[in-house]
Amino acid sequence: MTSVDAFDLKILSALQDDGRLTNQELAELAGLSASQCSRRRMRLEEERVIAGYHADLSSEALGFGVIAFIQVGLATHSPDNSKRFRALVGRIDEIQEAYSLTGDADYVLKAVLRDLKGLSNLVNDVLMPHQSVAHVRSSIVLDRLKESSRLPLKELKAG
Amino acid sequence: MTSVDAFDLKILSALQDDGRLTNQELAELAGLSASQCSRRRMRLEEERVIAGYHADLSSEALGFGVIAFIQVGLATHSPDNSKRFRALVGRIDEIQEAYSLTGDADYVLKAVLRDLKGLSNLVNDVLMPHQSVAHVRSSIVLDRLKESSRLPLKELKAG
DNA sequence: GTCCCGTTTGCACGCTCCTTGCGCGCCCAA
DNA sequence: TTGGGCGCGCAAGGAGCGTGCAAACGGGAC
Repeated sequence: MTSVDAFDLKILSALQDDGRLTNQELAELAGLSASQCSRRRMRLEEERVIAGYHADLSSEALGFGVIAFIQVGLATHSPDNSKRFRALVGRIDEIQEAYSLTGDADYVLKAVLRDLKGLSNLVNDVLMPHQSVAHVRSSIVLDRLKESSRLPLKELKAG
Repeated sequence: MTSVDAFDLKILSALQDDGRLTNQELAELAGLSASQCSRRRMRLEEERVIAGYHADLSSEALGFGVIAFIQVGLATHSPDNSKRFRALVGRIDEIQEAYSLTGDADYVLKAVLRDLKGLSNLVNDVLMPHQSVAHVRSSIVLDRLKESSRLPLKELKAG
């Protein structure tokens, strides 16, 4: 069973802020010994509470100037069509996130691109012509107020 | 100057897939020696091409069952009001991402919550009553096709 | 072609860090 | 009170890290 106590929460919280933390640094933050942190960390990885570790790269430094949200409506809602669309989305590296939502649009995609030409290419040459897709509407990100993937672990201590 | 060559790209690509890679593992993947990988990695961290390392936690395992996109319109577009709203967004841990977009809504937020009660609380008790906010429309994520924050580095090799 | 200089590389070494075995203390049930 | 199970810290062996150093590479100047 996956039970997570207060020590685990401290470890998880610290690691989602800095995934390269040493077990000894972790130990200080959590109030445990390094060896125990190592054991707990390994258990959390084993149980897939920690799904992985990733370097966070600077999109600016690497020349990705455009983030866009793309709302996509499918041509039909058949399982086959849906499957085709999912395969397409999975294949395109520029698409970081893809969700189906309640509300108007069938799907919302978040894409990262070098420039507007890249977005145009994605929308007009890849998404639009695909047989599964009926209509596409894209919005460009003007300003990024906040971007992370941290879970609000503080909520768990209380509840 | 921030120049990134093919070796750096291999290193960056490997590290955004697995941020815990050893310099020796990196060395094998990139075709370099471990010490050289260490040096390059340190340079990339120094130049903030690598912005950080983060553990990727399982929202399912930790009981976060609801992801929502929230479209927010501000009451006025004065600099003061915008500033207040940004401060609010920065303060709320449940909001992972926040952008201002072209198109209808002023802002789009992505929030992670334990359940619909959490969403209701965020929308009705936190966002709606805030003086900077005029109207709020939320969409709940039904299915997550894809979720990562990997940059499409492959594009850089060619261009 | 040749020389020179700056850059990048691989190797070696000292140091830190990781992980596993071990023994101890705590808690709960009998 | 006693016994078993669990979680802890400590210590040691082994792996990994980063710096110093010398060699190889590459590009200009002549």
